[in-house]
Amino acid sequence: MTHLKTLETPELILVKRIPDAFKAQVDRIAEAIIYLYTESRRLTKDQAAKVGLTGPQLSVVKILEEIGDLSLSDLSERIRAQNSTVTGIVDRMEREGLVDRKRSADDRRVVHIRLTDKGAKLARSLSFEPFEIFRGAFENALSPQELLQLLTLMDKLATYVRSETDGRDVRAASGK
Amino acid sequence: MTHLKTLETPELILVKRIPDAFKAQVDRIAEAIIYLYTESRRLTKDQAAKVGLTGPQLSVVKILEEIGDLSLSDLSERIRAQNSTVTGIVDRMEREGLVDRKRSADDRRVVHIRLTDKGAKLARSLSFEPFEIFRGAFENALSPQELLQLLTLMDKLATYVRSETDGRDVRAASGK
DNA sequence: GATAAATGTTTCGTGTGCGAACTAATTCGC
DNA sequence: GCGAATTAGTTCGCACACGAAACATTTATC
Repeated sequence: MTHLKTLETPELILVKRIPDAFKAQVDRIAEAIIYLYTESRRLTKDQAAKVGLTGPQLSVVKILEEIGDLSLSDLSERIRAQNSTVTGIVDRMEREGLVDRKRSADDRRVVHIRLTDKGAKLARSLSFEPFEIFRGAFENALSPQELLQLLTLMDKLATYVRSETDGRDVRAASGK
Repeated sequence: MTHLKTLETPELILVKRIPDAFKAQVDRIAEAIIYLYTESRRLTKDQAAKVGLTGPQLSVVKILEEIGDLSLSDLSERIRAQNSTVTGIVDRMEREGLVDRKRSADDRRVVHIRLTDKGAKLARSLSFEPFEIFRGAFENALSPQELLQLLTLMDKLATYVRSETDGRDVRAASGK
């Protein structure tokens, strides 16, 4: 139980109080975001380690199982990483015999990544879902109304940030 | 968006409707968290690059400026990384002449990391604050009431997750 | 006070993660 | 058509990031 650092006494709200309280609130929210992110990553990694995979590799296995074969670029977009990063991940998975590469016939630049039998078998044995880790927390910590509130607020935030950074962002240019 | 794997039996449909909506909401929130996190990281990195630093190095400089000398372990805790990671970061910063190491006199196991003159000068030239990046978004996208709402909800979430993972987590044992 | 347990740091091996430069294949401009 | 710009993927160099093991120094235990 993190004791709420009761955000400051009314009588002091004169000049600097509002900005200060604002700053403290933002910091706390930012910390929470970072905490939730890193914790979910850690848990994913633990799950993956149980079957001899890394976190990103587990994501790749599940995505390929759910969607089917994907080009490397599409895969990169899915796991929000650069092509050069995914090349390495796929290299190591190929070495382990979990996936293989097949050059596309229509466009000989693209490479399709697909699960091998071994990879597919592994995928079926996994109950993992990307955000499953959050689900318990959301379900137990928040009421349905609160969940909806949170969704609305996060959406506003994300939309705002996206609108601010769009245009100067290389990847976002594609429009997704 | 995320397509639903329908393998439900007819009689379960009634009960499953609500969970499906729930799942979709959770996924959206999780995506927003991930998006905000990665975007803030990217912006931090850009800021840091302007003065020839990496993201983590910028954090170290600002922390040392604000708090003063720190042991490597304390520094690790501050930036939420393992000691072995921070050893590398400090190595590279030492090579650049931004910090140096000094063995403690009381406990010769510990190493104090401190800014050199060069590092301190750099620190003073930086207006950066860790969560500054979020501040504009929070200020412009949300009303004060919404901000407070969001803080409350995120606190609940973080507290819940923390209580769940505490005990089985090595690092968290210290209790912050 | 010698041995054992704990603590702080480093070393090592592996796996991301990114941007820049490169190659090969495709499309655009004219 | 044909050269120029684009696009898909890889390679390279660097900087995290983590866990396990090694190492040094305290502290605890007897």
